[in-house]
Amino acid sequence: MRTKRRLPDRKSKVTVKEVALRAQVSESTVSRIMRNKGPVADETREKVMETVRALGYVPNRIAGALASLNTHLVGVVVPSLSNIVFPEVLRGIHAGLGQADEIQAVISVSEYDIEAEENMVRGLLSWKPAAVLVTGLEHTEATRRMLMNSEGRVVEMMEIDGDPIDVAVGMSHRSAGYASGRHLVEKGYRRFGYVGHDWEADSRAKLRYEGLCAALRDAGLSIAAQAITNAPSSVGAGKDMTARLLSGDPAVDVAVYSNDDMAVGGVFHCLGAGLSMPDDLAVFGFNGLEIGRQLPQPLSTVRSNRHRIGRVAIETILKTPDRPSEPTKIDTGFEIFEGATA
Amino acid sequence: MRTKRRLPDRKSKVTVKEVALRAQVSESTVSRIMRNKGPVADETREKVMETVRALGYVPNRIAGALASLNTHLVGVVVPSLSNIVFPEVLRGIHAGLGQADEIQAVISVSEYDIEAEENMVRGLLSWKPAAVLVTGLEHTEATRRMLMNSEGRVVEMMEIDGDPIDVAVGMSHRSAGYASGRHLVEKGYRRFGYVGHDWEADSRAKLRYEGLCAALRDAGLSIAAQAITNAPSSVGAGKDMTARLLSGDPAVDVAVYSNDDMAVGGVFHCLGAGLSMPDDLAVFGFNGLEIGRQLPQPLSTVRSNRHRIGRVAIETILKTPDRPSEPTKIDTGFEIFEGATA
DNA sequence: CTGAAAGCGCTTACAG
DNA sequence: CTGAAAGCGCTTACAG
Repeated sequence: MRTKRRLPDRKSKVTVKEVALRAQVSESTVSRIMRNKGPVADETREKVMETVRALGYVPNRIAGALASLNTHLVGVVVPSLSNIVFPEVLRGIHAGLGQADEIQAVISVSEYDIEAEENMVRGLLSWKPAAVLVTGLEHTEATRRMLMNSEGRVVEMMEIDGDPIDVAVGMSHRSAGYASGRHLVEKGYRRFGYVGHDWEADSRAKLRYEGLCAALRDAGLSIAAQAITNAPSSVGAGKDMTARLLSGDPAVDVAVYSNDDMAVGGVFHCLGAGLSMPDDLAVFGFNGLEIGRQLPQPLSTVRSNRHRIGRVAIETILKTPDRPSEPTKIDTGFEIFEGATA
Repeated sequence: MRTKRRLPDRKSKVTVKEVALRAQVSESTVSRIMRNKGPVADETREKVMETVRALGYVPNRIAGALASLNTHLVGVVVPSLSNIVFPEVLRGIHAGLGQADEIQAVISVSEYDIEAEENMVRGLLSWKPAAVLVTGLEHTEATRRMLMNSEGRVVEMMEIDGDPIDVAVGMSHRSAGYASGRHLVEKGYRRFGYVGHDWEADSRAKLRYEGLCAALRDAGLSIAAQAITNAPSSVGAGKDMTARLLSGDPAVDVAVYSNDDMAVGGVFHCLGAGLSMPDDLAVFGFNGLEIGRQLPQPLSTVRSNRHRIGRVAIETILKTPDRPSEPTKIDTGFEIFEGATA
């Protein structure tokens, strides 16, 4: 029988204590040096850093966070990673973190389920993050309460159509919908179709739809036909729903889509069915994704600033770590992209 | 002058101590109840849970992790979030975490920079994660050393063409490249073009290229023309590079792309230029993205299993929390998808 | 079934 | 410029 052999290259856990012992200084001194804080003699620093390297010492942030009551952690909840929009927001967050490379993001994905979000927020808060960034303004009552009562800052990303807990960073989806409608009316379209996805889950898509309807109403028009799936948005769903829309009411001259994924599906349907855009059917999306720009005819759409939303969200909480007394909204705007499909 | 007023709805920090005091039990008992561990009288549990609810107590995991020396954290480093492949891996990771909802993933994005990866791994390790999942087998010397010496498990995701530190979960990109080449040769293609992106950063694309070349060589063929950008892969880059490839050597009858994003760009070029696929130009990608399947003609490609890679990576470390003495490789496979463009 | 005590690995005043 | 001591909020044996 052999005893369990220690692998020669697996170092045993090294702590401040060992470093202090080896370098003949106190633990406080090692701590000061590791955090680059407080006065230290150059000679001492040299000596300590040498043993730090020799021992391969990596400070335990768990202990550091507990002692300093500062985690350098931000919690993030996004509804999806399948929809490229949210990875783009995350990229913005990473960009905003920039040189603040001490800060780590802990990411959870709720799959558009606000009950799941509640559990995730609870889990994140137990790490006592400096801030938590959630998506949208719609949460369970319990989530809202936890976030209201939490110590750090709370950013609600993407939309500013309602009342934020602390700060909301995003755009007005209702206005974007309205602007889309007006733009298309001005271009002369009269018979509007709408192709949508599950807005039980994606309430922002619904806001855009409502804005669109309002614009049409103000122009004395309305949606002539619509095809709405209760699946999440995807290129495939957009393709299928476009086929359904056109089979029902071929007299539609423009189809407005709940987002670009759906609209790209519409474009693929047209390409496959030999319909020319915008003459046989005009196609109009939302988001301004790269894929839309690269289509043989660039997709007409509204540009939202996902990257900017993430970046501004982080910058805001980095700039003002304490929650202000009044909730605020930061509008990252949107912009009609003319394109060639409408 | 007014003193800073305490917001009425911001609860002050509540700890086990307060709960124990209020519920007239010891801190250990509260701890046992919160962790559902050890024997507790039903009555006691009731009493304690009541005050937990009344006080809105959320255990501090930082303290819990330090005391138990168990973080329930996994660190993840992916090279990119722009490339939809990696969000898909992350989704697989979340899926694999499944009911293990105590575990949180801390995600970092290296932007294909192995020096940046080194800093991220160092940062992640300071949280003493139960495991770290990195992308690929290529790292700096220091990264390898840190990961070798770390306590928890280490998964290298995506590829299995080299030697892993602990466990590699992925597929052989060289084999995939080879299989693609053979498949296309068998279909009768002879004049091969290659359209690629920056493989300094994306070494797996290079492996596939090498596999492709090997297959052609074995068939007495070779790449007749190629267009390689040093930008990251994107639909736009694929479109531009296809134009360049064809302007240089229009006699190419099939274009093999470094991945589906690039290939979709190729398809868009063909659609715009009035080239019919596969007769004027056959197009072949890699990954099997949803967008490719939805094109008017489904993209011919190789399906990799990104979601599965993430899921298996997590499942592996959940199943075997201790590092085995020998490194292992888990092959998640790939599959030629016939499609209609080649 | 429950509690008192020690300890996880740091940081933070405080004293010198 | 440096060190000794207390403490961050939990968990973990151990004793009863």
